[in-house]
Amino acid sequence: MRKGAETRERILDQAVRLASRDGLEGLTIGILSTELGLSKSGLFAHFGSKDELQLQVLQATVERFEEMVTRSALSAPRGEPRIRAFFENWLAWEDDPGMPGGCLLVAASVEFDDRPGPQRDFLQQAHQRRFDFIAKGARMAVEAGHFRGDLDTGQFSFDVTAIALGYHHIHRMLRDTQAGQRARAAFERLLADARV
Amino acid sequence: MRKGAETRERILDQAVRLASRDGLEGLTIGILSTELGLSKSGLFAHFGSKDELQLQVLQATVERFEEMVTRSALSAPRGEPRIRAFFENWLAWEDDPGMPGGCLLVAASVEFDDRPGPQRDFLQQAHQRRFDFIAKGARMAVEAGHFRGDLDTGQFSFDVTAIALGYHHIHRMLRDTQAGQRARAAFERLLADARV
DNA sequence: GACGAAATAGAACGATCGTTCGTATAGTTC
DNA sequence: GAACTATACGAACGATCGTTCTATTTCGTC
Repeated sequence: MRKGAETRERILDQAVRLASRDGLEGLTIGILSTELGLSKSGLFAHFGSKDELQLQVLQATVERFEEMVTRSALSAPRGEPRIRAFFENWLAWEDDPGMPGGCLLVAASVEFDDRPGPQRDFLQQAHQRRFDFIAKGARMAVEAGHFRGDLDTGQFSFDVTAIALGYHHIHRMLRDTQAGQRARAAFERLLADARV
Repeated sequence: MRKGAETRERILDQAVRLASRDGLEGLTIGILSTELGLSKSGLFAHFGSKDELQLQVLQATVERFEEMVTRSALSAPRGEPRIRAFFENWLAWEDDPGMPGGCLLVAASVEFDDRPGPQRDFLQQAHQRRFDFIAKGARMAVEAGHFRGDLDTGQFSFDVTAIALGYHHIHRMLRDTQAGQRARAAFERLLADARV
């Protein structure tokens, strides 16, 4: 049962790469197995169904996001610095070479936001966690005296999320090389408004 | 040749509806024809290929957006009022019952932003037009004295786009009923900062 | 009302989809 | 090294994909 876990990881890694290009529905067991030099049935046996494969791909991606973006930001001091770290991690995440087709969480959200099932439920929870993490970070910044006391932290979380999505969109669709600095400018404006 | 155009419109209308749920790749000629009570081959003959069907679906959607959101905003006076109208039109567009699966332009962008071809080219142009329209609207607002003279209108366009995308995302994925007022709050903050 | 063109239907195509099954190989445990 | 289990393979399944062909119906024009 050692070998199996290794292979599964290798499969999921490539599946994330593929799904970021073609979406979770566009992700195909045939193509995936061919690219990995495995047989369709051999790969399939690791998951038992395509639904389960999709779910595990999502889980692997969310886990990676929460490690590289969320948890990584925790090493910055509470308050504004941590929020800055989170935001910069997020921007870097959007260009992760492991997802050459763009953030899989964005793609999967658009795909599954109106299709009930375990995939949507899982995504929804992950998004809620992220939303709450930002709001909580803003609350800490208020307590630390970095942000003003009457700041709407839910609104702040919305604003941060919108900027990141705007970056994703403008960067990928318009191929605008200024996207990064525009996202940062928007973020700075947001911070300036939130400060005391 | 009268009848053909009518049928084609009926097809495209339903195709937009379907594609907003399942994406342009998930849109299937078989399902589409069944839902319309047509034969696969009869429907197919209207377009000649799935690529062409996708392209025409995109064209129909963009045309509708530019009519309902962009052109419609032109009836508001230049400057801030027109920008407000555009933004409100955009928010209303996101809930268009003709696209029950969410804005097709968002879905299609995520699907095609890394797949070269006529679909991506068309989308890119449409997005660029929208981006430029907002920037131009902001420039007019500067000239009208509504906005400050040193406003970065490109940045302003980025910000508006980000808010709309944030609304789409938070509204659809988190099913947050506050999404609308949050988007408007973000927009008001943006306007306040842009004013003289 | 006849005639040519446009629109639609029906059957079939090869390809690929997710999935199942039986079998062989590889790995782990005693 | 034997016994057992996990892992992988190959072939095949029915379903559906986009597409092609031929035939039939419906339409607009004289």
